[in-house]
Amino acid sequence: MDCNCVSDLLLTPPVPALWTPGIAFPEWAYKPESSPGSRQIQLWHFILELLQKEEYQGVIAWQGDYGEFVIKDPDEVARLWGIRKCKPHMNYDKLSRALRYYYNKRILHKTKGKRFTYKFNFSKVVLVNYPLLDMASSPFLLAQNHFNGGAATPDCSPVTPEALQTLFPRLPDSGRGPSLFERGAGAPGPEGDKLRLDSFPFLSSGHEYVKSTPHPERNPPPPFNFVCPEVLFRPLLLFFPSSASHEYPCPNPFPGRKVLIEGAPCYSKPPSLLGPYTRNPSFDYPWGFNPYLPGAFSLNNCPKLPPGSLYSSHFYPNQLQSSLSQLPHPFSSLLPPGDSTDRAQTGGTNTPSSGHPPRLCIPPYPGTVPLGNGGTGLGERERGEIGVTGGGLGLGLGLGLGLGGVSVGLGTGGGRQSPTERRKGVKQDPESDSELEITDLSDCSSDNENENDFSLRKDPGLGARAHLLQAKSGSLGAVLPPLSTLPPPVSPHPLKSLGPLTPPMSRSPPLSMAERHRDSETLKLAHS
DNA sequence: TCCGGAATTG
DNA sequence: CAATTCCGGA
Repeated sequence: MDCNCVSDLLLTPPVPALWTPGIAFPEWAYKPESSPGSRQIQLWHFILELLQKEEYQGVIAWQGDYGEFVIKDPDEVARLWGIRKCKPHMNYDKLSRALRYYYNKRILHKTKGKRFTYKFNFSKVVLVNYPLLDMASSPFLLAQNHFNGGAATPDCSPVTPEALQTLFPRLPDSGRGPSLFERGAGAPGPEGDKLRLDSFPFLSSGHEYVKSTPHPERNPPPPFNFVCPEVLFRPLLLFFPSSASHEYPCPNPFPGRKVLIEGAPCYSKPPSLLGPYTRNPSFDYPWGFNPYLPGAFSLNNCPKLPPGSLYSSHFYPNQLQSSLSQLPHPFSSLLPPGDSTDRAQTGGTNTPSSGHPPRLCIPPYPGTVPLGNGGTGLGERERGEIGVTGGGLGLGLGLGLGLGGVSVGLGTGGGRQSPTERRKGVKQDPESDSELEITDLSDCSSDNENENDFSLRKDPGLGARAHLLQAKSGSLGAVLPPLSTLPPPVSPHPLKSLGPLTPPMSRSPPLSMAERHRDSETLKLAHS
């Protein structure tokens, strides 16, 4: 067997280092072999990687319901997987066995009745894998949650749209675009304010998102539930650049090509903080790059998925700062000078002007991009980005921190044909047994304990969170729909209003979960 | 085609 | 621990 152990996958462009995260990550974060846990690419990572690459559209592709994908060519997928894992005898039977193990972990589930069709539980994946900010004790966000029946848990109080607006001042509640909130016609009340779930699809279940968005008037998103703010913040880690190219289990098969720089991570994409706004070509992006300009992104700009992205909290001694350190130039430069300079230099060709915001490929928005439409209309390539930045310190909310960012790209991957197209005829039917849910792993909700088994064990009490944050796991791309409904930015420097940031986080001892919990509790009390 | 148990692997 | 391998059963 010619197991050179490398598929062509992910070896695509010999991308230059555009950005490095600086000190925000521990060494192992860039070295999959040294990451905690399995330290090797996980199958679902791999699946997502394939899904993200248009050249594999004929092998595996998003199709059907939100998060649903079809393995069009099981043998080829198995072959690629076998190559990646140096398992020359891999076949679909074995691969599917591995996929079946994901059922229990709720990473995947099978779409019954559809051959080779599975569905990601993105909510789970995203939330579990992006515990960037520990704000469990400062609950105020809402989202639907199938598992608590809409009831606020004792630890999680409801929040008003105004509160959220405070946290995300750049999300206008009025102006050119629809508000982040849709205020019901009736009097304010439980049903009066609804977050636009299409603005935060990761907060909603894929199932309902899909069903509600295409025809909101007929299928309005369900009313809110309560979700701890960390849910909203966690996706910040979606910015994380990929180190997928580090993941080759075998020696660099590309002599002369830089594949892995140990200790000096080489990322193909900078993290992104795109505004949650409509495309506005005239908008003057301070770093000289307008992500909304046509051609700003190529498909290759789609960042690979970060492999083990479950970075434990101690990587972020200072959450705000850590968040900023993930951001592209204009934002990261808000960091104290030492910080940003260090970071700027580790990356080599790290020039702000050349740094393209990363893109996160996500499943196509079914209502918009039917697969295999042959490139008609939207099918060709309709991309969208959503970004959410939040400034302010959540003053009225008792929040211990106040920066959140979300950036997501939508990659639909049009109708390109795949390397192989041996097996065809996967039917598409509207049936879906989606069980996607908002899973809040924080203390915020105590109802989801048995839903937290993302191959993790939840210990009772605060230990559970620490456990989660320590756990190793994978990550995945964002799951966001086109964000064409958000209004343009108000200011190119939304974060400038932030006061001086805390000193370099570098070696400051991180707060423990419990400590932060206490702090937040204290703040809450102080503000209540 | 899909499922999940069981043993094994690295 | 996350598969891999094998397999009997639905």
